[in-house]
Amino acid sequence: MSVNHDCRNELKEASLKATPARLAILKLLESTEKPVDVKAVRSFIRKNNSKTDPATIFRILNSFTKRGLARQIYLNESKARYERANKIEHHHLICQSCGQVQDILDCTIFDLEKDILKKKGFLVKTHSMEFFGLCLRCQH
Amino acid sequence: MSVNHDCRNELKEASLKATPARLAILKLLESTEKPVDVKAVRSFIRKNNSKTDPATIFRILNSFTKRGLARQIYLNESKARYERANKIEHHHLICQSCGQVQDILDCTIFDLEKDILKKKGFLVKTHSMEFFGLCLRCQH
DNA sequence: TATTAAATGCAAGTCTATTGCATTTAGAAT
DNA sequence: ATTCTAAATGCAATAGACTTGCATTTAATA
Repeated sequence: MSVNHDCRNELKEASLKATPARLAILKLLESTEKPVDVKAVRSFIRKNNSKTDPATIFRILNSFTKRGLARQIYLNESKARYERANKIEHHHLICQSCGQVQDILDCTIFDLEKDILKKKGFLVKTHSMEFFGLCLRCQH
Repeated sequence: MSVNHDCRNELKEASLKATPARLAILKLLESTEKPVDVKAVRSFIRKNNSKTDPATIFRILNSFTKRGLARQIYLNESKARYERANKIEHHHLICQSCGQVQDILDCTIFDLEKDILKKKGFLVKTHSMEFFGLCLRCQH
């Protein structure tokens, strides 16, 4: 079954029509390793010889986020980034020198969340945790 | 020694002139429990019968951040918030219902940072970790 | 193929943040 | 106290991120 077909199914399940713009953005989110901002989406779409209005891109990314196809994340900057939501829960290592983003999969803070509930009575629904520093190459 | 005097000293140490706007903002950061955004700073200043240009507020907050008087933080939204930097390292519990922000002081993720260096070779300089959920009162 | 709710394009507008430049001011030097 | 000057501010213009209303187009169903 083709990737394209999978995407169509996924959109259908989310009650979203399979429009060219949505398929393209889904494909981008699928193929990229670094969470993308709207600017990156725009230039990707332009490269593929199609033109989609920025407002539409925002609307698509919002609907993806709402329907669980994408996750909206903030890497300590004044704009949102997006990544596919079909990846396992993870966090990011953001290199302050080259901007590269790696994922870390092993999240050990669930114990911490239980602890917070016990000590503070605060019920954690979700968390954000990002690490900023230098990747291996940029340390030299 | 008055708080005002302390603030003047601190500004002096940071090679920043003790202007009315700076003293006011420093006082606000000192007195508030929740990290403030620029809007909150503006309305605070207006309440105190003075008027400072938004551009100046941005410049002040940026200089405070650069000189270590304030910390810039992002609570998963498209704008910066600021808090005094003389508090101990801590993280936040943000209630998704009432918006209240609590601090958690015991940060147990330094071990995790060492682990990241060992496993990934990524040298962590700083991190962000925020928890979103429901505070005690909003759970009922 | 026709129908229609959903999606898009366009334009206008909001909010956050930045920058250049003329004017003002804090703080030091006199 | 007064003068001086670099630093700070106000103002206006601008950029970038994001939203919204409305007319038009289109995907998916009958």
